[in-house]
Amino acid sequence: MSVRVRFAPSPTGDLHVGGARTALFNWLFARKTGGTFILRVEDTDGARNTAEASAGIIKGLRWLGLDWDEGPEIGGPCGPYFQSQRKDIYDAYLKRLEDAGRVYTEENGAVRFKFSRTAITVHDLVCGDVTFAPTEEPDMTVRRPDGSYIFHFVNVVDDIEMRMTHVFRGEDHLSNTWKHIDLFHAFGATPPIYAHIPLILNPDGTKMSKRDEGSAIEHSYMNAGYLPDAVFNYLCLLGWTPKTEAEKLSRAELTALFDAEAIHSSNAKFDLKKSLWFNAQYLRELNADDLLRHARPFLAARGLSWADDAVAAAAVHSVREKISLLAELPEWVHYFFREDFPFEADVLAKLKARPENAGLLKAAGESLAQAAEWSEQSVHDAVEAAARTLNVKPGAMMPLLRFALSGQSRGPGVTTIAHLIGREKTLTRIERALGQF
RNA sequence: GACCCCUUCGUCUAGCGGUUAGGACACAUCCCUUUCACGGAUGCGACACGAGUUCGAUUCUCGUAGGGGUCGCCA
Repeated sequence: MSVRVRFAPSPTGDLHVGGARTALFNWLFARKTGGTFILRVEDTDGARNTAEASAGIIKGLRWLGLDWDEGPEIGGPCGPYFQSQRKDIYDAYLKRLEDAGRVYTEENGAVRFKFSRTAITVHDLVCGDVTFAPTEEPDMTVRRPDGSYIFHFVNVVDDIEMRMTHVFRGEDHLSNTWKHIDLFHAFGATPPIYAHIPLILNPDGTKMSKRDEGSAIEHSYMNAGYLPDAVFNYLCLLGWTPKTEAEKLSRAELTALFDAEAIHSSNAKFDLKKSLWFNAQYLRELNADDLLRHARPFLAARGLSWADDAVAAAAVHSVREKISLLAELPEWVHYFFREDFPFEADVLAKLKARPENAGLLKAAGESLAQAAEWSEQSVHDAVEAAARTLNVKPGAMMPLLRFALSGQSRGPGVTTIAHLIGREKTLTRIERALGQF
């Protein structure tokens, strides 16, 4: 029987890292086994679910590159894939329970499922066999007085209807799984194979919730300038190890290596620094054009624009090894795009402390003005010549030029900056900087 | 409170009876260097505790402690 797995989010808010990783593991398992990955939106609680949240979750999944074979936007043989549209199916299933005498209605109209009250064992791919003693909990409500259904009921009904073979979900569901199995049995159905995956915790060990740093996919990752591949890679390694030398692995490698039984049973803490490291790794291997494509919205957000894509691409590419997030890009490249960039005060003060600096900068400018051509090499040669004439090291001039051309004390090579902005702007900027001394 | 899961460097983890307990991130130092970075090298740093099994426990069993989860007409 071919594998069928699903990600079943409740659209009560943004896609959360925990949910994203649950989706990721399901996706990995489906792709690895050649199975089917289904997206099902569990929006049975009209009071809490919103269409915006639903759209946001879909947007987040797409951004991560998790495509589904059945579900919203593409349909499939087991639709509809929004539980809010499946009431008839649930009514029919409830009828079966009624016929079997397994439910009863409360005074106010709520319907409860009679637990079998037998010992129930969950055979879990991650946790092993977990046996729950006959319960003493009150019977479980499956339908509200208003006719809408409760999670446990619709979740099981849909897993039967959609013929799920495996269920990868957060470990927070483990303690309730016996209820689901009880329901499967009541329907005369065979439960899927469960795999309860560990939770992602905050650095302090508390449960990660919507407000916590690094929890919301759109806010903490998409908008911060992470690359989807980096997040995909990092999240995979939280709760599972491919046992390879390298940790930076492509989707194809991760998919091939994925092993459900190797998923850990202990929770993992989210490590911001490591997630940034992963992103930096992916960022620096992007070519200039791809980097610019990803950088566009971040540069635009800071009001930076340009006429020549090639120069802009070269500019962002020149600082690719200095950033961890795309959102950091503007502060590293803004001076490539404008002539009125600010001179950083502390850097200026430091440079002015040496009275000879103004003369050195002026000499460098004059030498640059006479360069025969304009390449990184010729810029370098011109500075070197000027330095030699004044009997100083080129290293004494470079910081001055860097400051003149960028207003900063850090950045790509001075020759790279000069080459990219061209001779005219280089000379103008030197003049402007000289005015500061 | 009851029940369930978990416990190796600060963090992610390798380990599946005998290892100098390995790697990655972070951190520190050094090297490289026109800056900031990258990169390279080195260092710091862990088996929660107590019993038991065993010739021998990080590894198996039990207990304790700690952490997490579940006990909804939320999902």
